[in-house]
Amino acid sequence: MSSVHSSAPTVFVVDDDEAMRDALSQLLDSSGLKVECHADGTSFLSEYREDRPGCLLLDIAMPGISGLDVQSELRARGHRIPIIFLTGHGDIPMAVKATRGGALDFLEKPFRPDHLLDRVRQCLLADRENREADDKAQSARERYKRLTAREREVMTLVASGFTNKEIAQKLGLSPRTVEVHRTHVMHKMGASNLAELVGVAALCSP
Amino acid sequence: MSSVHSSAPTVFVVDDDEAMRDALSQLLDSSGLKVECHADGTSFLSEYREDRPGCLLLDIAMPGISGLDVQSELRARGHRIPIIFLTGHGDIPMAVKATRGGALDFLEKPFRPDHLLDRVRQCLLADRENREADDKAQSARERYKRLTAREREVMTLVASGFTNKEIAQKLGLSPRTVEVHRTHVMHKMGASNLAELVGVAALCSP
DNA sequence: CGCCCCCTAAGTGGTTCTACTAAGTGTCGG
DNA sequence: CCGACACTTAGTAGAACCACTTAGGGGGCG
Repeated sequence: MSSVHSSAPTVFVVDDDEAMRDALSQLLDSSGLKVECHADGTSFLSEYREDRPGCLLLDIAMPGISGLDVQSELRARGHRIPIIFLTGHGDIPMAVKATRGGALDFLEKPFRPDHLLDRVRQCLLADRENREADDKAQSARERYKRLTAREREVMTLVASGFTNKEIAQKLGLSPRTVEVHRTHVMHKMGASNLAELVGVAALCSP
Repeated sequence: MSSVHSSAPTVFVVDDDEAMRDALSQLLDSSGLKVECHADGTSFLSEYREDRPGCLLLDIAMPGISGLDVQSELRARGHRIPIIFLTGHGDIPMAVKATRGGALDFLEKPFRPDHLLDRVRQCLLADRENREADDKAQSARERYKRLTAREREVMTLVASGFTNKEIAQKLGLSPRTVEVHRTHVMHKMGASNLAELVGVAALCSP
């Protein structure tokens, strides 16, 4: 799904106010950042793909779906793109809901351009780190899916520190059979030793 | 530091308004929760010890130090007690700062009693889980401190999946010497196999 | 039916880990 | 100066792991 994301990050701007979009677009563009504007949440949601690195500047109050709805929908899809909320007249429950939902900031208009740029850079950095971590977890899960049922059982027990003999007893198998599954697990999971297997196994089940 | 914390959790209430303290105290008490009230942040900070399980209901606007200051001070001390902020007239930057600082909620007075109780229970549960995780990390760090410099080097490499022979080469030692350090590490860290060692090693350095 | 995959099991041979014992060096503090 | 501790190395022997190979039974698919 995610793949290489080597491309430059994009700052997505979603605001129904054209003047605001233009102002943000100019500010970000003049800082060398790639910008993509949308006038409403639906447009953004249909355009955005998870593999596009970047962050999101999101207005709260818009005709159609609100910024909070956009956030909920993104999270429901499992997308973790960092969000900075922008609002002219927000209230506290909104701000609480937004930040509890993982928003990196909640800025009230008018905001200081330098402050906004600072936050945007933080978001882009956070996104980059998220993607690197996600990619690892993603490939781990994909490898895990290629294991057979037996291999998964064995992997869990191996990663918990049991010896082949103990695992054999637990599963009612011969130790030799466990050995076979174990080596299959190591190969399929791309682990060259037990320590690495413990590491990738931790990224699988959750 | 933390130890067993087997005692029942306490809900700490910090508010300068006596009527509010009484109301909260009664509400929580009638739900079978232990309550401890303070009229100002300084009083609470001098009383509170990290090993006391519970959560904190914290007013924002108080004479003396503010609720946000109390939060900052607690975090600076490394205390992770869950906090619910209560406020009569908060603004958005406050709410953002509070929730970004890890506050579990930010309630505006007047609030619904059932909602508050619900949040309090969530906080107490979160505190319990935090403490269990902290205890494990704490004991891991204490064991780690009892290792010698050499043993720490060896542990890092062992937990990274290197064999004794490889570690010996990296450190310019005989494989037999590494074996000795390795068994010392296993005993001192309380790990009976490599998988467990990887687990506890992950809790040490950060 | 043949082919492929999975599960099962075993032999052989090599590497690695672990425990027990033993012992030489160096440093630091009483 | 001596004892405690850390660091170093070594012998021995058993246990565990790993790779490569062989092999039978069961199930699904073309």
